[in-house]
Amino acid sequence: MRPQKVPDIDILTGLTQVFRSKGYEGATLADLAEATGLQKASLYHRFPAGKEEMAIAVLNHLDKWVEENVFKALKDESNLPEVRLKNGIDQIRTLYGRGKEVCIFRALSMEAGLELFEEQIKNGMKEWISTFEKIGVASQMSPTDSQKNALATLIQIQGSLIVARGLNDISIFENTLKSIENRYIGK
Amino acid sequence: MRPQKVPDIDILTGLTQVFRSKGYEGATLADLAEATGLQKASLYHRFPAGKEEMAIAVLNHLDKWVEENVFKALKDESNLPEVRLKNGIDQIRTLYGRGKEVCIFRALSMEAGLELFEEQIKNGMKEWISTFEKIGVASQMSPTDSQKNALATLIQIQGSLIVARGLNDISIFENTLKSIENRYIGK
DNA sequence: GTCTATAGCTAGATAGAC
DNA sequence: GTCTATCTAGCTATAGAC
Repeated sequence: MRPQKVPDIDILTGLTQVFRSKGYEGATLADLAEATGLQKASLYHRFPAGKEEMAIAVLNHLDKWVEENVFKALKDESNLPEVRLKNGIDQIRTLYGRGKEVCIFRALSMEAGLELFEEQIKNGMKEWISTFEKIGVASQMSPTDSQKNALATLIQIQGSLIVARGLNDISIFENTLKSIENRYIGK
Repeated sequence: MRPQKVPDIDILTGLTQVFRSKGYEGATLADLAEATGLQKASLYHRFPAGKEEMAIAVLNHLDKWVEENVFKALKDESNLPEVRLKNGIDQIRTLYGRGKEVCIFRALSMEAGLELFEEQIKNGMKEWISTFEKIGVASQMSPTDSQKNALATLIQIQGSLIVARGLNDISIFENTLKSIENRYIGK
C-alpha cells in the first residue's frame, strides 16, 4: 500500500469546514478537493460513494466529537452539576467557534434529496435533549422542568447561532450560553 | 402587450415555495419553472437578471408580507398590548405554516456567493427585534428588559423552527409561540 | 409574453497511468 | 494512494419563432 498523503483526520477537518460554510449543495468537489489537499479522484478513492459519503463521514465525525467532548463533560458524575455544566458549555463554545460556525445540522438539513440526513439529525437532536435533561435532574429540577428546560436549551443554542450569524454579532451566542448556565445554576 | 399567463402574485408564491424548501443553490430553474407554471425562458422575461433576481423578489415579497401582517398587528396602537401580541403571533404562525415552513432567512443565508442576501437578512432581523421591543415597552417592561426579551424572542422563534423541523414535530413551534406570549403577558 | 430549442458551462463521477 | 484527463448529466442562461 502506498502511504496516505493526507491523514484521515485532516481530510475530515477539511470536508467539515467546506460543508459547514457552503452547505451540501453549495459544496463542490473542487472545493472539497482543495480544502483537503487531495485531487477529486483521490477523494473518490477514500469515499467511493462520493459526496454523500463524505457528508455522512463529517456527520459521524462531529457526532463522535460531541459525544466525547460535550456530552462527556456534561455527564461526568465525578463533578458537581455546576462544574459539569460549565465544562459542557465550554465545549459547546468550542464546537461552534464561539458563534462563528454554523451548526452542521443546519448546513446539511435543507437541501439534497431532502431527507438524506434526516434520521441522523433527528437522533442527534434527541441526544442533545436527553443529555441536558440529565443535567436538569442532577441540578434538582423536577423531571417535567428538566424536560422543558432541555428543549428550551437546544432551541436557544440553535436560535442564537442563526441570529448571531444574521446580525454578524457573536456576542449574541456568548450571552445565550451564559443565560443557559444561569437557567440551571439558579443565577 | 400579450396578456400574462400567470399573475405576478402566483409567480412569487411558486418561487417562494421552492426557495424555502430547497434553498438557493438547491433550487433549479426547472423547479422554479414547474412551480410557477411558466417555462424557463418566460421566467427570464419576468426576471431578466435570472435566479438571483427571483430570490431577491421573494425576499422583498416576504418582507412586505411581514410588514403588512406581523408588524402591523404588533404595532396597532388601537389595541391593548395583549391583543396586539396575540394577533401578531397568529400572523407568525401563519407565516411559518404552523412550524412546517422554513424561515426564508435560513433558506437563503447559507450558500450562494455567500453574502448575496446578507444585508437584507440583517436588516430584516433588526426589524423583528425593534418591533418586539416596542411590544415590551407597551407591556410595561423596562427598556433594558424590552431589549433583552425582544432578542430572546427572535432567538426562540428561529431556534424552535430548526428544532421542530429536525425532530419533525410542529408542536415544538406552537409551544414556543405560547411561551413567548406568556413572557409578555405575564402569566 | 410565452414558447421550443439549444448554447455554454460546470457539476459529480470515472478511467487508467504511475 | 494519488494523479491527469475526461465523460456525461444537469445546470443557468439565451436565441428566435410565434
